[in-house]
This record gives sequence, C-alpha cells and structure tokens, in this order.
Amino acid sequence: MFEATLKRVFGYEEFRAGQREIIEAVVEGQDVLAIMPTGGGKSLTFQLPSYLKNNGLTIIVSPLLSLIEDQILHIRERGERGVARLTSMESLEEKQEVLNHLKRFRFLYLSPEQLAVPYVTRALANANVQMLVIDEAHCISQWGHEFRPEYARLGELRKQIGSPQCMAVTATAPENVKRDIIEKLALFTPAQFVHSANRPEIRLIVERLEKEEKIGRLKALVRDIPKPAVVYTATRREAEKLSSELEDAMFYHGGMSTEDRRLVQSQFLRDEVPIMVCTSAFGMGVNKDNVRSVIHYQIPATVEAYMQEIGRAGRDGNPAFAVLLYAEGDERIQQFLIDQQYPKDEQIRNAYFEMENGSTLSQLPRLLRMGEDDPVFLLLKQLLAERSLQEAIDWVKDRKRARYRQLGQMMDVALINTCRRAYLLRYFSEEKVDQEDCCDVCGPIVFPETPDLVRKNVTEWKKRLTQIFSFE
DNA sequence: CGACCAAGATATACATCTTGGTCGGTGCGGTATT
Repeated sequence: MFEATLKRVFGYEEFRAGQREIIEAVVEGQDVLAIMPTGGGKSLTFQLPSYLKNNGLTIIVSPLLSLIEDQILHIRERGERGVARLTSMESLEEKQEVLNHLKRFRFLYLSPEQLAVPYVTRALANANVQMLVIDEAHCISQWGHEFRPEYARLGELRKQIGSPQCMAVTATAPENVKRDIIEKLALFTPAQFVHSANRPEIRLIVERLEKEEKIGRLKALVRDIPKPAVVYTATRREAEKLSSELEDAMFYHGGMSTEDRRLVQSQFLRDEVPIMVCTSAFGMGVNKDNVRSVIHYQIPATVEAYMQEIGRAGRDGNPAFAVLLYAEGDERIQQFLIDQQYPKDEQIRNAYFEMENGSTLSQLPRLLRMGEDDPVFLLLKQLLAERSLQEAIDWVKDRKRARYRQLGQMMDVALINTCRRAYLLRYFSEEKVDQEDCCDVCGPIVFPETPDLVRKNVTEWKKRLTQIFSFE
C-alpha cells in the first residue's frame, strides 16, 4: 500500500535504501530522528505519510529561505497545490491569508523564527497539525545556542502547538548533536535511523605546509585536481583574494547580495565555473552531484563542518578528493571567531551590575557601548533573563570550552599520523572498514587525469563581477 | 592573533622599515535614514 502511494503521488516504482523503515515509524506515530545522506530522499519520508493519513497539516521547519523555495518548487512540479510558506518574503496580508485557511494545505514551510512569531504559533495551535518536521536538524545544535536562538526554542514551540508528532532530519550528527536534537525538541523515545557517515568514494588528503608555501601549493593543486572544485576559506576577504589569484575561479560568501549569490551559484551548478572559492556560506542547498574535489585552504571550526563540506564532493558516487592544507597557526582565525561570539567576563559583570542598579534593558547597550542588535548583546540579554551572574559566566566558559574542544578535534584530523577516515568515523561512533584509496596516511593518493570542463565565458563573468564589487 | 593598509619615519633622494588602526562566519527578520 505504501508502494501504491509512492507510484501514484511521486511516480517512483520502489523505495530507496532506508526510506521504507522511516515511513513505517512515522505512520505508527512515533517521533523520529533520521540521519541520512544528502540526496538520499529525505523529503519523501515525511511527505508520503501525509498522503497515507490524508488529514491534517505537516509543518516543515527549514533553516534557509532558499531551501524552502526549492522544496516548494519541487512539490508544485509534481502537481501538488496544497503547499504554502511563511517567511519574510510574504506580506502580512499573505501570511494572514495562509493562516486563515490552513485547512487548504497539506504542507507548510517556515523558518524557526516565523514559528516563534506569537500569532503564527497561536494559529498553528488551533490547527490540525499532524506532524512537525525539523529539516537540517543539526542546526539546532550548531546554531541554537547563540547564533539563531529560535532554534533552541523549537521544543517549547512544539509544545505550544499541541505537541504534535515530530521528526528531525539531518545528514550529519555525531552523538552529542543527536542528544542535543532529542533534548531540545523533547523527542519521546524516538525511532532512530542512522545512515553511515562514511563516504568511501572521497579520498582524504591532508598536506602540512609552511604558511608561505600555501598559495603556491593551492595554485598547483587546482591545476592538477579534478574539477569542479570547491575551495573553502575562513574569511570573505581570503575568498575574494584567492579567487582573483586563481584562473577560472569565482568567489561566494555571505557578504554578497542575494542576486550575486544566485548568479555565481547557478554558474557553478551549470559547470560554467570550474572553481568556487567560498566561506562556509556556500553549501546547504547546493545540489550538484559532480563536484570532484573540495579543498580546505583554512581549517574549518568543527569536524561536522568539515564532513558537511567535503561531503559536497562525489555525490554521484564517482571518485572524489578532499584536500586540507594546514599550516601551523591556521586555527587562530577560528579561535578568534569563537572568542568574539561571547561576551567577556567583564562585560557580563557590568551588565548584571547595571541591571541591579536600576538600569533598564533599553539603556544597557549604551552603557556597555554595544550595538543593540549586536549578536553578543542579544546573547547577553538572554543570559540576564535566564541565569544568575555566576551561572552566566559559567555558561559562557562552558560553551567556549566546548567550541575549543571541537576545534581541537578538527585539528587532530590534520595532525594525526593514523588513518584519517578511521578517526572521522570514530567521531561519528562508527568503525572503519578497510578500503582502497582511503587517505594519505594509508597510502599515496593519485589524481586521475581528467579533461577540464568547458570554460564558458568564465573570464567575462569574472570581469563583470569584479566591476560590480569594486564599488562597495 | 595575524593580515592588511595607510601614514609616518628612516636615511638618503627612492625605497624600505616601523607604527597604529581596523577587521575577521553562518541568516533569520523587519526597521530606519541618505
């Protein structure tokens, strides 16, 4: 009977590996935590049950507006019209229209921030919500603590809308992230489905270099390595600088306008740009299965981030390459980025002191000489609301220590003299199975000779983009 | 912390060195100001 729906609604003959079990658990009404690879057919596992039960609304919380847009487009393409979204792209009237007619919809996509808007929460509390899906659930752990606080509130919001059945879906989650997801969403003895984190087609390489050697090595590397390739840097400036020094490269980072980002990304997707130099902004929602190589010019902040980023190579199953270029001291930029996200002890003390002496929250930014929309101030505000002075200081200390530990584990990937794949899999509580072409420690990795992609107008585009950005 | 840039200092007439300031990731939302 699952198959009939699969055929009728989605047009597929059979399920892909792992999908059926998840759907069974969903239909039984269990909470679910599913860890499956990108492109593994995640969305089908929460969409198909909706057609089986055929009553009520499925809400999907998604981290990026562009992901929401993509998903909705896909759903509409197969003829489903009962899908809507609530984001900042809609006007107040449009949102009201959707909320007043929730019965018309089968799927509702929104950001966690929208779910936290009181009138949205209220409307959904009064609707027949069948299931709450949290897509890219690792964001709860990755962003919920400080960067996007609404992610940490999803459990509470779930309760407010009547504690519907809940399904968390992601591609990357070690034990501690799983625990975080289960706890923050208050999942009730969830059925867990965990796909292996191993990507045997990706060869793992680390090259330890001196600082001065890196740029030269990168240039040689992108000449020899199979393309399309993604080069990750830690800063926007570095991304721009490297892309100007490499032939056939363009850059991508969060400081660009939406239009420019769309443009550059679609060029890369259409194989018109062989090399993309970018910050961590580039990734989620980039559906490209023929990326052959991912190079890290600077070390990422966590093993999860590293796995997600290298995981963008070789999705078509053909051999792919992950190269990390490491020079001593490269981790400092990540240390800095961690530090600057948290208030200093003295700032915390001052904030608590001011509040005790009768200052109001609105005076506080001025007194502490901070911007009122400074993320550090927002975190401070939250601490004031929830914790005592000592608790706040300890919380920050703990969080920083945890982040430093994560960075340390990532550095170990570069520093160990044992199999890198074994280390990475152990991080995800898995045992390694021996394989050919594993990593640079296990044996030499050779790049195949591959014909380069056709370079269609790359130079032209680059010129135009340089012109656009040079005025900013 | 370190990369980068601009202004100033040095020692000598053109370029190099020193000093000081600034900046540094990920995105939602929705408000304000040239």
